[in-house]
Amino acid sequence: MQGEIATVGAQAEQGSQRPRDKHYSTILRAAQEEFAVHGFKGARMQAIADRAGLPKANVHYYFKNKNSLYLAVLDNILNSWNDFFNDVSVKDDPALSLDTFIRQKVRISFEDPSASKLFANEIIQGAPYLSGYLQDVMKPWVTERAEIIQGWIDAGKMPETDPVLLIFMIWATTQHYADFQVQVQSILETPDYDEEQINRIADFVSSTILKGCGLQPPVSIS
Amino acid sequence: MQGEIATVGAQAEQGSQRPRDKHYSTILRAAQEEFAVHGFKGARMQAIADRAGLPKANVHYYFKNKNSLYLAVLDNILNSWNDFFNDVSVKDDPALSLDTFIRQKVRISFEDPSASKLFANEIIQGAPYLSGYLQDVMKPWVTERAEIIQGWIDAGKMPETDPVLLIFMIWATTQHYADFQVQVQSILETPDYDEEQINRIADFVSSTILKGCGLQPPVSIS
DNA sequence: GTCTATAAGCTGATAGAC
DNA sequence: GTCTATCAGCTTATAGAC
Repeated sequence: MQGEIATVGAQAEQGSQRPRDKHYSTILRAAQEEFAVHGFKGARMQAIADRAGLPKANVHYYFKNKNSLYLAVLDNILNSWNDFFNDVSVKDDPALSLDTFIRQKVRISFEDPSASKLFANEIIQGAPYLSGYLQDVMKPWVTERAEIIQGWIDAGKMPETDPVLLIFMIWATTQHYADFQVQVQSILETPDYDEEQINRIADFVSSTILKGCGLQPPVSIS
Repeated sequence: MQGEIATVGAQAEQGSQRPRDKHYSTILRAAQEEFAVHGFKGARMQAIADRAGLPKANVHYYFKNKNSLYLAVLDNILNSWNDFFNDVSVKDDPALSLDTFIRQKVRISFEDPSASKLFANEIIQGAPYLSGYLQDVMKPWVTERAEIIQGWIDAGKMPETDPVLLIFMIWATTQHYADFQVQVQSILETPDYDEEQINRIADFVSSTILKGCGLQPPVSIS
């Protein structure tokens, strides 16, 4: 069940209009939706082909097997996630930085929920394909971000708190709106997420977490 | 894919020592673990039988098919979840009530993570078996709890906030430690959750959320 | 109640025509 | 590059002996 992340993400870039790349991207996207809903074992190659509007054999032409398709999807998602909260430094303002980070995370949850769902599925299942990624990428990333937060605390810019648990809280609260979309919508009675609701949720999450670690939320523009 | 929740939970009670009930409970428990890790489609009846230490045909003797076994597991989980934050009223102290609720939720996440994982799987997959439950049980429960929180706000016991989004935040943050157990352990570098860590996490989550909605966290006993 | 053997159907993967 | 036809293996579920 263990596996390395294939370095195929670049091939999936949008923008390239060659037919090969177009079908490649289409299949990748269809696979993401299918894997997100059913997990690796539960996903069906036929269902992926149907979502992509292609015969099943065509899927196997682009991807050797179910395993490598899953790895390509994971790689594609993780590459698109590495950009956030990266360029923050101790010199920055903690309230503004955290507010920006939280709002970005909320927005991703609404714009590409299946990516978050797929990741959640993988982690819930014990990260059979991502245990290496958690150790090699995720853990160092958290450690570095936590050091910056600790830097803010040491500089007197914010009160004492646990930086790692704070990051967990931001992840949990923001991803909740992607992963538990059905439950949230069922309770909020909203047929679909609209812009106003996204802002209302982002405002709540950001201001509550910031106040929670003793920071004054930045003045809202809206 | 739609289905009613079977009323079989009572038969799964612990304590009864009759062989029938013993095997019934064992299978139910084994099924919970398997469904939690692989989801409905991905779960294998053979794997459930193996986890229970019984031949596969025996599983089918107790449960008609995979579908009814899944429903029995769901029913069992949901019944055990209905007890928390139920007896709270407007007369209670908000900080103390929320603190108790959050600590209970954190504790459940650590004590029975597979229950939370199974539920998460079901919701991620669009709640094919639980859409009725979300509407008929979950939504009214949230509405009633939200009214109590609103009552606290109206009584001046706590500042203005969104009660429903507050409940979502508590759910998200606490369940994160069950559903994302592997990721959390990988980053915290803890081989297993120990009592000290559970308390540290419960302290953080409770105090951060309470401060986040403008409440003074109750004095810790530890 | 328990368990072996097997039926009936589904799924991933490929061969080979176009 | 695309697609139909098909194979080999796996999975749910049951029949029937004990």
